[in-house]
Amino acid sequence: MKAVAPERVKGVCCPPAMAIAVAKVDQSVEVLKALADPTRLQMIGILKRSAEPVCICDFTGAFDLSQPTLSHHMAKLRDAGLVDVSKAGIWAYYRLASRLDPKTRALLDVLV
Amino acid sequence: MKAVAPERVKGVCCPPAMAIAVAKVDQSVEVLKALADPTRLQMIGILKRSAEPVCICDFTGAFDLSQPTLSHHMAKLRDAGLVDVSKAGIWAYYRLASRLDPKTRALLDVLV
DNA sequence: CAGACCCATAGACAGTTGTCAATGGAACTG
DNA sequence: CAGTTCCATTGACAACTGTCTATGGGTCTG
Repeated sequence: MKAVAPERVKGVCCPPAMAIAVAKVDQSVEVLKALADPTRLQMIGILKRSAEPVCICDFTGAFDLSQPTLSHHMAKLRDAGLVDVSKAGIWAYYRLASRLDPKTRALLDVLV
Repeated sequence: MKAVAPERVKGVCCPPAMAIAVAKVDQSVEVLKALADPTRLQMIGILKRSAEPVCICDFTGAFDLSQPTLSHHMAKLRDAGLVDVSKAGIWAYYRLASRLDPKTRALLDVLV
């Protein structure tokens, strides 16, 4: 297998076509950025494995981070459409979004 | 389906167990951070679809970014182990890493 | 109602990131 | 050898991010 492309001439570049539509890239990047943080990825892992929705106070017990920080991370996951929230009394329960884009679900299946 | 976890008592939280090993999370996050940028994701898409390795000068033609910026992005992909590089004359040819972790490959199959 | 509890938001701040211009090294060419 | 071309690195700078403290709103309980 040759490693070098054929026929290349100095000063003449061969711009490759964009492989993915810009809108699709932006959508993927939004999800990727939401997941590209240890705390948030761990949160998603917990939610994916939990049969019951999990409240913020539980995460407060699990992570060595302040409650506002965890709330902030969860908001990012919410903004990315990865989790759903339901309030019950003084508690806010989070769970993996039920209507998740198939590709996003496949992503999570690979990751966590 | 009930939305609320049972038996919750005020002032008593139920810290969930970490779902993923810390080392595994960190490794995944490294790859996710490398992919969580429109330029880099597009680059990976181009490389994944290209039968021949692609040189930096080609990306310079495809993106509206300076050559050092593209070189910088490619370095991030390289540091994350996503691409291999081979020099040929004055050109640097990049291609998707040949020995890619199965989970990483699955990730790319979903994404691009 | 008054207090306790949970959660979200706002403000502040350090650290990281994406970008560019400038520079330098390596390789080809005349 | 001198010039040209491609690429990586450096330094600088604005923008974004992760974290905390402080605060306020909502809900339950005595």
